Amino acid sequence: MTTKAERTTAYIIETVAPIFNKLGYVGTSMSDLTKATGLTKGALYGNFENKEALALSAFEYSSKKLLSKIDEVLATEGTSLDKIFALTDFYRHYDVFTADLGGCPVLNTGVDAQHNNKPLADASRETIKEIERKIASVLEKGVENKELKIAVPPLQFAKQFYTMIQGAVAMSTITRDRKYLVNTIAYLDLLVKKEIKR
Amino acid sequence: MTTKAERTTAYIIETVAPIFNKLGYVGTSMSDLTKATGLTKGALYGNFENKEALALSAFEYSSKKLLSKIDEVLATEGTSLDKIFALTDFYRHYDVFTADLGGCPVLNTGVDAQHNNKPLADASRETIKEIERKIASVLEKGVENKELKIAVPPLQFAKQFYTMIQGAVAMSTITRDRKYLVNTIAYLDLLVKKEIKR
DNA sequence: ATAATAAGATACCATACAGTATATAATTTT
DNA sequence: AAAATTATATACTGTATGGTATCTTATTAT
Repeated sequence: MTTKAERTTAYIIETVAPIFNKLGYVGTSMSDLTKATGLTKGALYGNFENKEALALSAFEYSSKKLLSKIDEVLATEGTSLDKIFALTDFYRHYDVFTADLGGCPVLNTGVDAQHNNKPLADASRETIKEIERKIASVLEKGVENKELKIAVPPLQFAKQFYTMIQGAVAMSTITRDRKYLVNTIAYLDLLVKKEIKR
Repeated sequence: MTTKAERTTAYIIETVAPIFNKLGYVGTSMSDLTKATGLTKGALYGNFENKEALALSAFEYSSKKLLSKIDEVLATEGTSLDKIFALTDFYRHYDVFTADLGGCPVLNTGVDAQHNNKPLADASRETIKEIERKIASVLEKGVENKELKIAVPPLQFAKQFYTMIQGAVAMSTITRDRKYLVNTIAYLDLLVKKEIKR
């Protein structure tokens, strides 16, 4: 059974994560967080050492949610190619998925924390690496099965692939136009079909 | 002749622009700016109505610098294709070019200002549109000359093209690894040679 | 149910913030 | 060169900031 205290901690993280993600680390004030949670500073500082620890926990929460979802998507039954297309399907609607998180945590935190908060910047970098590894792992299996052929090592392809996706995420985030997402994913699907499908 | 006041205003903007770009709008304090400029609040507020006006001027300055450079690059002598390759050459070293600006203004301001500062967010969106139009214009001429063939309208291709570039910019910014830039540009060069060169 | 414990609310701290009124110094104009 | 004007420096607002010490309330274990 989960204790009340544990539930409060979890509640704080959930509530606070999208706010940090939207407003950024410095852009978020503790009073923003007391307002949003309906709790007082005493409660927040009782559960977290300081603003930075809270922001880090909040990012880890969002990051974990994203990584788990990617795991789930890549666990799609079928061939490696099926998994890749499941992933592009996921990113086609990434704006909907990330709405709850307050936007793409990788992009927002990665850019925001650059010069303001080293631990957060490091964490966003780590999330990128994990996503790249997950994609590369699928590609590796596809290559082993002789299902796919790729001109470059799987990890490099994965990086290239994810770079294009993040480009679409960045552009649709900044312009608030989801067409960038849709069009880029359409292009990626085509690319996979033409270039790496054996 | 430029008056002293005009030079001070220009000096403030130049000095302040990379700071806003690095630290973000809320992340930058007026005292950061007095420190960097060696001027006092009186001077800053004498030249700009408030922090927001200063941030906006600073962004316009960086944006203009970027847009002018792109104009210069796209004015390269030769065919449309030469111009496109001049552009990819430019973006291959984009990290060096933007170092003075404190990073990519489009990415940093676009992401940072999202929920914090509407005028800045609008301005970054406008910069994106202008860059896309510039690229599209080159493509249009190439198509008119029967030099290039593209499967989609020039503006759409330009958007796709720029999305991939921005993906590389975002990834290399967040990870601090310029390989994303180099590899993506290599891919784009290949893409142009294979797909749109007639 | 009560005692022990832990969580949360309140009230407070020092500091940093954006912004301003006024004084002083530097630049223009005459 | 002096007068008028403009730019910058200084000193000061009021407010919001992250953080803390303490008191009160709720939860948990006995």
